[in-house]
Amino acid sequence: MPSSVQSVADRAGVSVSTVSRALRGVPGIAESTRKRVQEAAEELGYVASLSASRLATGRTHTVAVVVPLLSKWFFAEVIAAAGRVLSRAGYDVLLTELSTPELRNAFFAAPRLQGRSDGALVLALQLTAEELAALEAQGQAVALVGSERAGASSVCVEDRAGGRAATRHLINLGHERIAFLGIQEAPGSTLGGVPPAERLLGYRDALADAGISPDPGLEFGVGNTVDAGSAAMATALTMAEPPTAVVAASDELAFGALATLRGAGLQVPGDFSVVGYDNHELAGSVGLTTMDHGVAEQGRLAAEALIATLDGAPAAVERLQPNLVVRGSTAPPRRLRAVSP
Amino acid sequence: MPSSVQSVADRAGVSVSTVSRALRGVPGIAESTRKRVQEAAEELGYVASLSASRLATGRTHTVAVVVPLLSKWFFAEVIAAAGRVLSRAGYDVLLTELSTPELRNAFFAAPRLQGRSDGALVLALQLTAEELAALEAQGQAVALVGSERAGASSVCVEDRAGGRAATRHLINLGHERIAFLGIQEAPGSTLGGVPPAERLLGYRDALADAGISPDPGLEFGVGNTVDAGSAAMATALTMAEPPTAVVAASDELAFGALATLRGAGLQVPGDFSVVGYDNHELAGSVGLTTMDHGVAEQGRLAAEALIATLDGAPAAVERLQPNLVVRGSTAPPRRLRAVSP
DNA sequence: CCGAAGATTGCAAGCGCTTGCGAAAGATGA
DNA sequence: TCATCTTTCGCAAGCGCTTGCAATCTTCGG
Repeated sequence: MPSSVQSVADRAGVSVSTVSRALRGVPGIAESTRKRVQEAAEELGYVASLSASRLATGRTHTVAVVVPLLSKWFFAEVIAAAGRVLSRAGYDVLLTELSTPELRNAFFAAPRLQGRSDGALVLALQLTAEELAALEAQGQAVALVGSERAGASSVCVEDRAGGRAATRHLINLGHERIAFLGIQEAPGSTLGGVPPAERLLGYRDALADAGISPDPGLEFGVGNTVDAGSAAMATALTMAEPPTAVVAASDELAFGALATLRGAGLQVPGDFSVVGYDNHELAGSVGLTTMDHGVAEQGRLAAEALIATLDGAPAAVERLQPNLVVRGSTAPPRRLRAVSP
Repeated sequence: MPSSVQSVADRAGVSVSTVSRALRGVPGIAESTRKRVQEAAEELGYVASLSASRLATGRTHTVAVVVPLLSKWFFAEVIAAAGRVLSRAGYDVLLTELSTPELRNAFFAAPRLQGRSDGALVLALQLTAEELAALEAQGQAVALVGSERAGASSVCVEDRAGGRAATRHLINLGHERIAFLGIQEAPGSTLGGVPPAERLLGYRDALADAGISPDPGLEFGVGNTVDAGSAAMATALTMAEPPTAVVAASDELAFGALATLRGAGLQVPGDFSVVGYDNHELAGSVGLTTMDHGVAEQGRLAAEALIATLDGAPAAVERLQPNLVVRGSTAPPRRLRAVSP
């Protein structure tokens, strides 16, 4: 059993309160005393009891990270980045995965964070007002990633501009029939682990800018998985007048699309162009042109924002600009290059 | 500020000790009393203070998950699976990423888990005896994934058999010049977030079984990244007598290899076969033949083992058998199919 | 040399919950 | 009806640390 303040106090010949103050660097303790206490503590291998100091102070120095789906690269990356800044700042990271609507509801129905953490970093979940209120009622400072709520700090991406840029890239290359692979929650899912339709809106913006009339048949809304992307792409290929390019709302969807295209014997980018969204770890290796939106940076910034909030700063929102990363999956449509046979 | 036991006690007209016992279901409380207390608690929205009960009991009901690199799919998947069983069992999950040797050393040098968690789930890190002892000295029950240590529970994979199976698959298809892309830590890295060379040994076993003399030039040891796999594959293609197939020690390496092959204009599996190891989330979409070793199951089993240990069960080790998943990246070498031109 | 301001340290009252032990009350058996 | 068990509860002593406030000791200006 670990030694207590008392034992250190005895050894250093001071009172427990002095030990407490000395070890925490509270001013008002003579430097000589402090040193003596520290030595005594060291010799005893003393480590202050967390539970005890938490009870006494009411602060846990812990931050809960709430995420819809841990195994998605995006979330893991954000958490990793956030975790680094949090732990450097002395906060523990409590992980909570809300992978089903049931878990989500249960989580918000009970004060599950009360006394467990000082703040919550909420990824992607589009919190309802009640959910946000529930967190605050539990005394949590909260910072959001990928959504925006009055009163809470957040970092989010200009997804509409991103969708627009991705689409414009294809338009600039000469494409006119451009499909959109969007992310759509399964109906009934309260997960909401998905950025809203901003990217789709950006896609429409770009078409409008270019005077291309939108074709609802080219807009696909599917689950955010490789397979779904694959299937949607297959459907697109069966159209009477198929697209020559696609912008996917995530790299995973794009991976699926690429797989289908390859399977169909189509060359990318020769016969078909695709641009993704995320700049996924593996996007480079498959040569996917994609929108980079600083995934790790989102985590870092959000963690910093949360820490600032915990230190009493007012809520602030940070907006990131996504950037196009051109790789090998986009090129002018074949039609144009075939002009001079 | 949340209400305390005292307020519930007052409201229910009983003593605090009765409230405590009633709410926790401790036997020795009349059912009627218990009900009354529960109602009072409910009406007050009472939630027991975690810190207080932790201080009083000494148990934290928290498990630390220690992982080398969160953003790797493998680890995220294991954590997700483990996290589900842990939280269902009432444990909180504390996340600790040890992504650099410095962080690792610092982590084990100080009793960083003391009072923070009841147990630790350690992924991939090949703990030294001292490190394991350090954890136990902090009162942690420990369970390992991907390594084995006397005295600790663990779940690991029969990697040697896996490497052998993967290689044999290629041999059975008729390949004879088979390269191996192995994972090798950067020198000086104490990370150890890598399974030992078991897979390589299995590869050699298979060659020996088939009477194929091993060529050290075909064994590559690189970092576990897509790019490294890509580079190693490129090197392999420059050999005087290049291989016709490769078994990669991870799917990420395999992805890299595939990228290089595609870039070189080689058909997979027509001109070259590749088998990976992991059954990565994206392996299916690129049609990669690979060894599945139940990643999520490893997490689940490890979590269960840890919980069992916390409940007083003796340490146990679970061994998983990897299975070959045949997809489209393997086929007989061209030489054989070109027999009848 | 003296009183006061300033620097250090100790006292003791929490923080909110758990638990061993004894008391009170109801049940049982002769 | 009385002694003996049981069943239910309350008392009070922690768990180990923090912190407001008072006590003690120095240091200084006059």
